[in-house]
Amino acid sequence: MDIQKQLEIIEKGAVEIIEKDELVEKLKKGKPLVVKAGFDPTAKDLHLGHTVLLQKLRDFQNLGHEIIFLIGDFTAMIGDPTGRNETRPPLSKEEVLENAKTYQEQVFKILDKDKTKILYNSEWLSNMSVKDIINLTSKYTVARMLERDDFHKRYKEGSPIHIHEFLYPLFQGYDSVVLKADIEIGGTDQKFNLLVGRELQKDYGLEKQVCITMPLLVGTDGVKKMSKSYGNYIALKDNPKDMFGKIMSISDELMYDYYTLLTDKTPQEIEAIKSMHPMEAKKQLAYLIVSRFHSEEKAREAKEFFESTFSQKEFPKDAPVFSFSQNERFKAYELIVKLGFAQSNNEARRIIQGGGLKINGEKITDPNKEITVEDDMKIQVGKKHFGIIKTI
RNA sequence: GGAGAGAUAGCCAAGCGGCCAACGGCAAGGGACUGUAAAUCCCUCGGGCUUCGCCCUUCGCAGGUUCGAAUCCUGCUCUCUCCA
Repeated sequence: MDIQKQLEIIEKGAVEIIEKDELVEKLKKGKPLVVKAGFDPTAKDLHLGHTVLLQKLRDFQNLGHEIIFLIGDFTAMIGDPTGRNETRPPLSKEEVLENAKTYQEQVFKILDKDKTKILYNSEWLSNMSVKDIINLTSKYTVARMLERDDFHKRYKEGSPIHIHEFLYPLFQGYDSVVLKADIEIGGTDQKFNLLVGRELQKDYGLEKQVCITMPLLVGTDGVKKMSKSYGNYIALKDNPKDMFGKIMSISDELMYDYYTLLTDKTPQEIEAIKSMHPMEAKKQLAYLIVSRFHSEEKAREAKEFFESTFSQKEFPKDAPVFSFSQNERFKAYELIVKLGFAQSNNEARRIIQGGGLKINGEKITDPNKEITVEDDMKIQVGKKHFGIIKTI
């Protein structure tokens, strides 16, 4: 494929390419380039935010380049300080490995398994000697570290910055040295870390990598970037109904960003979507995303579920079933705690008093009301929790 | 090593002897409305209960002074700033 065409694909959606000229030079060689992106296995699930990067990797893959999906199992134990106003709690080896495993199962929803190299950075980092580390740290200065916005802010605010956090960017950069990466892709918040990689490569006598930054996807709260630690994420392994529902819960405003970053709609098409009814547009978005990560069929089901349950307020046919022995009696609040729809009795009481409990479609507002379970009893708590009672 | 400042519920952040289970904001939950699990509005948001009220446990940790402490004192732990 000619270079101009490749560039076009590479640039799509990217925020910044440092340096574009160098990228052109690299492409001119006509050899597959080593493209690296690192992921910290800090949570069990990959989420839609990750897919923005993964998609870009996929683009490179389609162009015939060599993709390295780097699992930062070692660096995860340090904790990336990026964008943080506090130190991350370190993860144990076991947690990291467990998380890494589930990552692998999920990335191939986007990447081509046969063309992806998965590596763990503990492979080389855990074998570094103190001497190697000192050598590495001698290549960077404190002042330069403090240039970084988040460090700078924390330093100015008087928040703690631990020495090991300074090591994070260095290790990430060192990964690029070891892998002789031609290109590293990361979110815009990774810019500093990516650039450190470039400098280190130079110091180690290698060709500098090109850094490509991708926009950050905003999470379901509409404010912060989608992240495991903020709890505002939509996981790839969310079941279709939840995924659909969560997408419907993002603000109308945000949905166009999602269209841009998560679908293959062109800017022109998105303009057209803006004139659609927002609810319809959002349903279409949810449908597109769910079918991508599950299937069209699941997406259709999720859509139907959403419409019947939330728009028409019908009781879902496939609500989870809870078994009880006949004639068991509970107070209303006990029952919903028992079903796991409330964390504590007090919370259950609050929900009931607020009008959040319906049994067989009838609102119950007395938390102490005695309920005798019956076969086929339909329980609804809030908008989202449903259960059917079966008696044995 | 010395001198100051600080640690408050999921987060941010007030309070500085009783009116404090602790102002306010965010997040979250419930309700109303609707165009959706959008937006907006209302309510709730430590636990327990025989719930228009009562009981228990919380304000870094451990003690102490007081009829009474998140608020005062002592020690400890951690963080920050300045000096060396």
